[in-house]
Amino acid sequence: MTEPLNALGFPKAPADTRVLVAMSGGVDSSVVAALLHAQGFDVVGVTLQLYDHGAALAKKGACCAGRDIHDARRVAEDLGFPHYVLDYENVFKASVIDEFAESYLAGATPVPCIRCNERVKFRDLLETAQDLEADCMATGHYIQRKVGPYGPELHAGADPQRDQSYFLFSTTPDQLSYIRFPLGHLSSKAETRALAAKFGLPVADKPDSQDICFVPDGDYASVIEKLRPGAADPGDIVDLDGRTLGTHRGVIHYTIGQRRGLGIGGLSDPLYVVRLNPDTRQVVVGPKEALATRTIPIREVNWLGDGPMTGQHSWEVLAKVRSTRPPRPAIVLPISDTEAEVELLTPEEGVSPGQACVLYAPEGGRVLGGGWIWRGR
RNA sequence: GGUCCGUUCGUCUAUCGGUUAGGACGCCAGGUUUUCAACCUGGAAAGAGGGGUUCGAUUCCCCUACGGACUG
Repeated sequence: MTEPLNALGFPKAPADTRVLVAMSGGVDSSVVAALLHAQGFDVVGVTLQLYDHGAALAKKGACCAGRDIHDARRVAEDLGFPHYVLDYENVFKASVIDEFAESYLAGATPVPCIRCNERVKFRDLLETAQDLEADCMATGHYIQRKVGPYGPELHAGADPQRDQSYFLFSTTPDQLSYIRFPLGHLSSKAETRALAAKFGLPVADKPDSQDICFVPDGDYASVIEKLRPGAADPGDIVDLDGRTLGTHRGVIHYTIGQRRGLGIGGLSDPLYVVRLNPDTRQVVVGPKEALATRTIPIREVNWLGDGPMTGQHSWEVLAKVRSTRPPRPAIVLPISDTEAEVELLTPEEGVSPGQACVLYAPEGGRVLGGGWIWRGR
């Protein structure tokens, strides 16, 4: 006779199940903590201090610094479970911020939030959770973990408007076996807010986070310049034929597909950034049509399908090239276990090296993994 | 030197006596968004200067300034 599984999937009483909740100080993770605590789990809250808390104190909509740490602590105090603040500033800088700067310098467009999930929350914090003898770790991400015949599967959040799977594609099977996403099945953010109100959380009406958490005022370029002096050297804006149309304030200010910030007027149609060349400091611009891309080389692939990616010659998938774009039908052609080519059935505009290409099953919203877009060989 | 043509938002332009002087690109703001962008909505923004004609001038006439073309 085996014990029935509890809400976190363990065959024992909730009180005997320790769960580390990664608390950012926002509504979502606070609700997760409150929910699990109410269900009787042995909740341990942890908040990471990721960057300078002085400068970020006043910033609203940030996570994991200053005000947010206090908010998380207060939730834990109100509800009555232990809460720890861990200083991860060095880890965060080494794992996220440095690469963020390097990526822009190389003419790419990084996604620091994915690296943070992948390297800080799901690697280092996860180890800490295991050190604390937690049975699992829970976060407030809008994404679903479903146990299938081959083990835990990753699925998009139930609410397509709130789905965060783009930012979590690199979650490995090992990590997935240990992590829980108690909010992923909720059909709307309103439900989360309602739960927060029901639990009387002080953060119930806190605005959602947005922008890069360690960048104040949305001015990421000045952060890079502070880290890498001289990073924003100006250069020429040229068209597809190499003609100079103007000058720009540094390649790091641009991403492929970008329209604004070029300052070139008097044309009948808008110009978009088509290519970035950090070596010559050129920003190459052209009409929207010039952005159309069908073949996307990806590397550092994390494959979450059943069996290895190389087990098939090709895979029919849906692919997302940016977090807010709708998924498009595509074929994945594996090159190795960590490299592949994604062939879109219809061209996508604004495919940029440094962004993630996240892959979904053709139906049902299962995340099959994804990779990092690069220039290719 | 002469003759002709041109001069409207930052830019490219529409408006051939009565318009809130329109659009595009650019710019700005808001929405959206745990990346950067895209996208959506909104906003600011113009008749070279001076005289006439007319009930009324961006519009017609004259002068000045500037630009362009042709020509001694």
